[in-house]
Amino acid sequence: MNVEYVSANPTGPLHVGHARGAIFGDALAALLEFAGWDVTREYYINDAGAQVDVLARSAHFRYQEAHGRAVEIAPGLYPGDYLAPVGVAMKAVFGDTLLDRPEAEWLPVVREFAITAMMAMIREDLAALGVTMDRFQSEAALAAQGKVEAALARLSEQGLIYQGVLEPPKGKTPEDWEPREQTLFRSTAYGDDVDRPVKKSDGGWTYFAPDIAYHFDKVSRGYDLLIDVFGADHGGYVSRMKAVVAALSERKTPLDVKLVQLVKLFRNGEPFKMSKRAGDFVTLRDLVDQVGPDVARFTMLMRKNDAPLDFDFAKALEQSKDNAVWYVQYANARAHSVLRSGAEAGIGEAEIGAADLSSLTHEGWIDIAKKVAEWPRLMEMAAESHEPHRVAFYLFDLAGAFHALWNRAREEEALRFLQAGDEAGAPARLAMAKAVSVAISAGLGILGVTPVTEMR
RNA sequence: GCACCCGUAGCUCAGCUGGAUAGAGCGCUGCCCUCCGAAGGCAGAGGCCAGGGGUUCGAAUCCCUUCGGGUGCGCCA
Repeated sequence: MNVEYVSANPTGPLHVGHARGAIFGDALAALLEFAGWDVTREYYINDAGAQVDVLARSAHFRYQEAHGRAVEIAPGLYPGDYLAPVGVAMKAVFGDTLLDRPEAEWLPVVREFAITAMMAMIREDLAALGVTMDRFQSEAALAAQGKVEAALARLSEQGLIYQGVLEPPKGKTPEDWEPREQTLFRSTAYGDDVDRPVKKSDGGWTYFAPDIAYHFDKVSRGYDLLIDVFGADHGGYVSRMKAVVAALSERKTPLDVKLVQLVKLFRNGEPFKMSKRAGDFVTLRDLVDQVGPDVARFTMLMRKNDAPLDFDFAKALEQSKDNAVWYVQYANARAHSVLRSGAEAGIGEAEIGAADLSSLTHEGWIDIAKKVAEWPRLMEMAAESHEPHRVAFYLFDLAGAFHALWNRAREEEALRFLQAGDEAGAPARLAMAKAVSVAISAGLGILGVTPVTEMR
């Protein structure tokens, strides 16, 4: 199967919204892999639209700047200073050969250079989060291979493409609305509300057209299941993408679209003030630098994908019960602590593996055993419903049960893992610690969070 | 106006796809501990599951509807 996520435009650094999509998609992919699927993690590069021309012009300004010219970035371009190194790099490669030339001459060259640089930066950002993609699919490459025309021809054969005029949207009719004939895709035949334009009135493709080609490409690769992870602002695209995949696969390839809601940033309960100046936003890298990949990942996975997320930087780093990441890590560290002590006392893997658990009749042991026993079923449900957050919540519950057992043992000697005078029962009790640790480690592994074995 | 998502404790959120007295964390109240296995522990109060209707032996969960919030809605990607 195929999971597509992030797919941010290659025009700048990834921000926190992208981070959530990346973390969600990555955890979902790992979860499905765990469930037995062969998963391709894919990133779709929008490197063919107008936005990459804007990128190229912005980069060309930085290129001039690298030549010592005092230039002012024109309005409408990307002002972020992340393009400055790109300008310097271009000077090193091209010298002054791209200066004072007509745009038509330098644009394709600068565009390709800048896109390559942006994608390198994006890969680094993703790597900082622990996210690695299997495949990067270029929109421009698909277009160059005539895939857009081919996909549209396919739909045309099915009688799903026609010339028509759309009704204006009710209620908020734009001032300049006038009926225009466009090339439309009959998505209503597959459950959409209205038919969708694939060509603009000037004859150029809409954004939808290359997306059709891209999904046709994915269908053609023979996946049993496609999953798209989109930002919530792409919610309006879900029904048309489902329609087009159904049409192109003769309803054989299911497409599940997961919408990831917005992230609101806080610090000590106060909303994070962001300057409105374009190009100034909280980047994925800022996030990782401040809280680390483990905290970023677990915190964002403690929320359903379709619910908005409040992310508090201060809380994320707190070491207490309100910090779920810390709490789960702590449980694992405690489990490993007793396992280490056991090993020192001569009770190792072999003894634990051969332990007879029937001696664990105390209610406290039964409780933790029940919780551990939920693990397989829970993982199965999480994978089936495409909801990695369930794993995170389960780990939090399991850690809670383990801490509760631990605390009870202060009063009740019988619930201690290592008891002076009852060495014979230690292997069985340590087996419970081992089971908790295995469940937590495997669960955290799927979420992409390092399972620590010691608190520092 | 239409579509999608959301509405569960004071706050932030879970709720195993229709099952028994609806859960957690924070906050609040009250005890205990602050020595041995960590950076505390235990208990309690607090819910018309937004409102209404329906399906069902049974609904927070499924359907319809109202209200409230978010996102999006041809020639932007």
